[in-house]
Amino acid sequence: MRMSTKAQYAVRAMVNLNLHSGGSPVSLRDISLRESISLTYLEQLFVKLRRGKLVKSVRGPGGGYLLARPARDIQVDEIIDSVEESLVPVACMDQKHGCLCDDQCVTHNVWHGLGERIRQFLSSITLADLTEEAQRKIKQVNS
Amino acid sequence: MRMSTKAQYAVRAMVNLNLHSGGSPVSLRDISLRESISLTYLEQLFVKLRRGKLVKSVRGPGGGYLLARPARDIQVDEIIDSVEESLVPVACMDQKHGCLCDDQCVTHNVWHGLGERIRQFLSSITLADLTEEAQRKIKQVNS
DNA sequence: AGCATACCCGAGTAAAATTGTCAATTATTT
DNA sequence: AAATAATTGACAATTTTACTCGGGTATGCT
Ligand code: FES
Ligand code: FES
Repeated sequence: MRMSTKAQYAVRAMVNLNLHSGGSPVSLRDISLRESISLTYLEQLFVKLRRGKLVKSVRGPGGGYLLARPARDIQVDEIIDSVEESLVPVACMDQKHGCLCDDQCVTHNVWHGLGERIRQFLSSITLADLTEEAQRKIKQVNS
Repeated sequence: MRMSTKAQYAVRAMVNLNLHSGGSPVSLRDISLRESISLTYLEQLFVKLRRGKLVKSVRGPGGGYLLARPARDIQVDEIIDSVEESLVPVACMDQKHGCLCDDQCVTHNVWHGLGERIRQFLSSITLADLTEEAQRKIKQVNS
């Protein structure tokens, strides 16, 4: 039951993006340096984040990425969904119609319920929440 | 964010064990046939379940495994713990003192909170709950 | 135009984790 | 003694993860 580092990186990168963007695009190079994530790996992640409509890209010099919507409207579960990490704990529930065995598997309800809790918790946290928390932590360190 | 099949098998096997034991030991061979899990793999799992004090073994002919305590006192999270699947979503929190970076990582609280929800949910379900559910499902099918 | 920046994209790859199997042994009952 | 069934450690196949590489394309600047 591990969250992949891909998902962890994606969340960190999004917080960092939001934290350092004053309305202008932030380049992956900057995020890469600040978060110590390889540039080429970040590129891979941001392609998916863009396809998930969480960020917009600006090409050319001075370009980079922008949030596609206000941070308050971006939930952590959406970030993880975008990088294609499933939040459902068992494979059989990944198909779009859910798993077929409602009344066969004894453990169906366990995994289904667990998946719902995970989704519920991660959707209750927004990128704005995390960014504010990060700002508070930075202040503490500097004081 | 997947529950390993090892953990899934362990839960299924425990339910099956409880379901078919009328106080007498159940052999892994029986469970293997009923649940279509390879015998040798089951052996591996039950060594861990025994070490986790969830089952007792009885050797020799007519032997097998018994629950070490009443099903009502065995929680799903204990089964998963026994087969050594971590319920904490990130590696840094696995050490016994938890992760060190309380006030460094921005995402610390996300993973910590998530881990707590998972634990909470899985500890709220007992083996007795699942066994009763299984019995209901069997009746439905037969009627 | 030419150059530098920075996103875009698919393929490939090495390491790690997962998911098992196999062979040999020990304990117990009949 | 013979059959049953747990016990153990080593080992092998497969899959997933966590990346890198090599080339593209769009844009702005001089
Ligand atoms: S097939 Fe999905 S829980 Fe049974
Ligand atoms: S080191 Fe564990 S969340 Fe930061």
